[in-house]
Amino acid sequence: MSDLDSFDLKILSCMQENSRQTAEVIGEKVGLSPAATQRRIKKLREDGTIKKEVAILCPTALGGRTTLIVQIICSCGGEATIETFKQQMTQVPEVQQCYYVTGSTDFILVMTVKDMKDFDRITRKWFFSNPSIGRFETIVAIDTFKEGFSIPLGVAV
Amino acid sequence: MSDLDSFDLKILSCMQENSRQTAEVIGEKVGLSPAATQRRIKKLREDGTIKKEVAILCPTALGGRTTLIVQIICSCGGEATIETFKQQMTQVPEVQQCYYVTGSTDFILVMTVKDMKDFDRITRKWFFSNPSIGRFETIVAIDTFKEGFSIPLGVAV
DNA sequence: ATTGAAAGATGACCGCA
DNA sequence: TGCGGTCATCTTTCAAT
Repeated sequence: MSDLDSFDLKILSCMQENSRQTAEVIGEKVGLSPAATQRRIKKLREDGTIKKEVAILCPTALGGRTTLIVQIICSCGGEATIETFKQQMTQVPEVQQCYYVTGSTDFILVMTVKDMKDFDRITRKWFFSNPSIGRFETIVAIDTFKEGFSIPLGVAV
Repeated sequence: MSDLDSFDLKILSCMQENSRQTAEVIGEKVGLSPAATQRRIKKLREDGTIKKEVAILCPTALGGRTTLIVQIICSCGGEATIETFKQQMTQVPEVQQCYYVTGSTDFILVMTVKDMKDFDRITRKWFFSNPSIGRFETIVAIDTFKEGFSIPLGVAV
């Protein structure tokens, strides 16, 4: 992958904020012509620096969601167990994020469910019937703010 | 906000996956003409169902990041303390997500830092000098997969 | 960096339930 | 009247110079 100059970083910063801005608008902000901006964006997309562009939906518009943080302790810590578990979590749409972590627990999940009944269904299907899971603890998010994945780039735009 | 029919849900599902698809492509998938699809997307953007569209960057392309999960226990649990803390966290770009939670801790943060030196700097600035923070525990993510915020919509496209 | 061609989005209008 | 379809126009993108 390419090394990024300050123009690239500024473009990425803009795109992280709002990917619907035209090359012309971004170019204006970063001090580049529309065509040059476009070329750079194209390259950043092609080399994978920009992984993808997605729509962020409003949870309340979709009937509201509950966010849960689940800490999981595996019953046995073999390589295979971990890989299997990772692979399984990839299939569960309610699992937003999955971290394999240091400390007294093995995995931390961030989940979003319609309601606790929904959560119950998922735990039965994926956790209770799963021999690699020893125990899990669920924390309910009362309020969630700052939902995002913007990587701090340290440039002003 | 509007109530969403199955066309809308399918469109949203497509947009969550990849917001760069043209109305023509999405229309084909959901069974609508390009213009009708376009009209619906426009409406979903205007009424806030689609909050925004953003670029997801590749962490490794940006020199690699370390993800941390930080559990925070406030020293005193007043309303003002919580609001102040929320407001402060909003200002820290390295704080990706911030959850106010049930259980033995008050907040759980998901952070992304360049390295532990970077984390040290942030803790000094925002945590140690913060009277409302009693104690905090840091968990390091060895591996992070399934980074995302896609809301499960329960429709096939 | 400019320009011209192709692609996509937007808006007007028609028709159907 | 509301919503989808078609067509014409304008904007944006993309490639070649």
